[in-house]
Amino acid sequence: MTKKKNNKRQGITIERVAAEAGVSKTTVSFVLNNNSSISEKTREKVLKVISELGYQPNTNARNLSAKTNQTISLVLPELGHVFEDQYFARALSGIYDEIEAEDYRLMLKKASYEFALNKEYINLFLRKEIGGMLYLGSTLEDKYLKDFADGDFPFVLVNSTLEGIELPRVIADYRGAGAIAARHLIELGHRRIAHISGSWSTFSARERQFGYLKALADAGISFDESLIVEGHFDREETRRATKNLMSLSEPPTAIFTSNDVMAFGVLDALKEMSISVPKDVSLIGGDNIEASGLTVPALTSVEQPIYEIARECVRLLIDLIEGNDEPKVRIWPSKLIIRESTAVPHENKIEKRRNISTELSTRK
Amino acid sequence: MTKKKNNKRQGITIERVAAEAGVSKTTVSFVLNNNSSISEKTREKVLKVISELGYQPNTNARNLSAKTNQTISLVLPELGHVFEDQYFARALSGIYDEIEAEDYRLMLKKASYEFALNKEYINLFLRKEIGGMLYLGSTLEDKYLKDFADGDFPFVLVNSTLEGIELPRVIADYRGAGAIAARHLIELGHRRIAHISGSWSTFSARERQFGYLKALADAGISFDESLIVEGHFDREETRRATKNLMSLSEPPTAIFTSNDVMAFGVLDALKEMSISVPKDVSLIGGDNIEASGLTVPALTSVEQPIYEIARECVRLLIDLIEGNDEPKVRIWPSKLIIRESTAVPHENKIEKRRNISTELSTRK
DNA sequence: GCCATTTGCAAAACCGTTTTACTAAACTAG
DNA sequence: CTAGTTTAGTAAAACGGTTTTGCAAATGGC
Repeated sequence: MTKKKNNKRQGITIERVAAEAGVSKTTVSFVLNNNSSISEKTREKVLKVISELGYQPNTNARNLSAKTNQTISLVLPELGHVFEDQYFARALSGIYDEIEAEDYRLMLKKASYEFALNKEYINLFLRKEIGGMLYLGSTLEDKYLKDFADGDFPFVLVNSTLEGIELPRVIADYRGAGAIAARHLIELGHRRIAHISGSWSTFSARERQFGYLKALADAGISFDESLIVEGHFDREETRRATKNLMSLSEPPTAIFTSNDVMAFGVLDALKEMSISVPKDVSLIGGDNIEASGLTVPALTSVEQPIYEIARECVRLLIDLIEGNDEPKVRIWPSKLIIRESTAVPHENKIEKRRNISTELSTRK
Repeated sequence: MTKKKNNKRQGITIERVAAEAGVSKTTVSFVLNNNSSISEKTREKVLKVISELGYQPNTNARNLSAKTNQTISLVLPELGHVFEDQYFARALSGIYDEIEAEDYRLMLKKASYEFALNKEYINLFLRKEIGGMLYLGSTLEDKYLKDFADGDFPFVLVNSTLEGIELPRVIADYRGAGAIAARHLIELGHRRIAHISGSWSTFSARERQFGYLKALADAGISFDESLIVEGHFDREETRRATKNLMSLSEPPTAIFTSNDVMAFGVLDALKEMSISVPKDVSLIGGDNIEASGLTVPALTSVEQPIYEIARECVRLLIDLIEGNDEPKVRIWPSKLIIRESTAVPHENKIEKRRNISTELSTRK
């Protein structure tokens, strides 16, 4: 386990390059780091030798000397669980792509119990193994995250919020999402707009609901409590909720759900009840997952572009690492993707449809 | 982008620990690295100071000085694609868990075109950023992988084989999988055993077929060409193939597929044809995916334990990194998970069932 | 009781960079 | 023409560890 054969071949060092090019180590280092005080002639000479020798600077030495670290650790909940979910796959893609583009490296860490207990998340910084950390998910206890609010390690939350702790983060504009969906329906002429929300214990569900209520209020529509129900992000539960909604003495003419899977549940119920979308009822989903463009009718959906949000998180983090920005909260606009599941309400069909562009976005 | 505020707080160094404990740097280093020539008294004194100060050795300095690196890079094809696939999720879990257990770190890399073009996979070693590399998937061109066969960088293939290149790897015993499945059916009394295989262009499909043929031959059963068909790892294609098989003048009494999804295709077809499993036809799948325990009847399947294989890959790689093993190929045994979809053939039902344990494994 | 060996630790060298301090030469201003 | 300022580069000192070498004290054998 620890016995080592010493078969490591000696690498090419800056010293070797310097000798070969007939300059000092300093000069080679200056060339590598684009220091301006090097003549074009010398620079070219050095670069030529570097390329001939296939020299690559030793990252450990560089980090040690320059006190930098270009590695970012991504902390995730249970891995097995994670990767079944499109949400995480998209987030990871965004994070990776931006890290790659900025010439940083990505280190993966699982937020296990031990990870938290041993304060491993802090030790990574103390050992200078990473320059910054991203957190994606919600497994670490609040009290551990508090360490980051206190300490001044570069740390960014990916699209999540923790009550009472002010941490740098980039989050989707869920409030705007609720508002933009409601506004679109109101503009079409709907007045009885139901909202089947995710679990009210979640930040995103509450925020969406807030936006929805605000849009109604702004339009002078007093809201009907019986039109707001909890669907728990579940397709089947939403199917049942929809049946109840449509059995009201005065059923809604439009439904807005927290995500697309729930919207599929609405479609299930309406199909069973032979209610047509969008002729009889308009429908808006959320998240704009891939399948949403393929349903009949294709689903209008409020997009939370997690890939872009993830990239922005990395940019914010790198700004923090490199010390040229203050910790901050960035809110990423939601976008309404208008497809076929929304239309003017039945009773208004005679009215002229207003001009509506096919993409609307919050916080423009 | 490059301008930095110098707000990095000075960390605690080995020098500080040494001073505080009243010993030399050497002694502290010896304590950290379990060098035996330190008295118990001194060791305890030093450990106490380390813990009080919360000292964590600087990994960059350590790697630079000791010429080691405890980071392993996992190279993957397209990330988005990866995380929707259970196979990759399982492999990643195994890789992560073993790396964590060995106190190494996991760096993620995407096998992009640029990654190959710039020989980035080699540069990671030259820059001393990683100690070893794992490759999971099949996107890199053979010619790039050749560099690893030539160079002596610690490199291990995770459950894959490339023709003509001898690279260290751990692979599932696909040949044994084919054999163990066929043998189980033969022992039950089957003689007409069909095999619906994956694409013949793949290593795993060919190997499984080879094992199947060998088992038949060993049992003195001459095989019928018409019972061996290609199902291309596809459920629908396998459904059609099954219908053809069952329409033969002398249909098989048992079917063995390359994986479980294909076995589901067989179930689809047999259900349509009102053929009962296992009463009329016995069925064995492959890979033992989660859903296989839930079908009716529950599916007998040959398991290729990718999680375990992945862990073994990491162990092999670390052995190579630490120089106490030779590059080698390890073959991981397949295991037959016997559930409800296999039974003695209809015409033999009067015979006594032989004793069969519920788990069989190749290469015992 | 004496010499040889082992034990326990420290001093110094080294790992491969960046950074700081300095200098000679070239240029500029007056 | 001279003093001051750039320019282009170098030598040496960090960075924070590990490893090698050295040495005094303790131990062991006879």
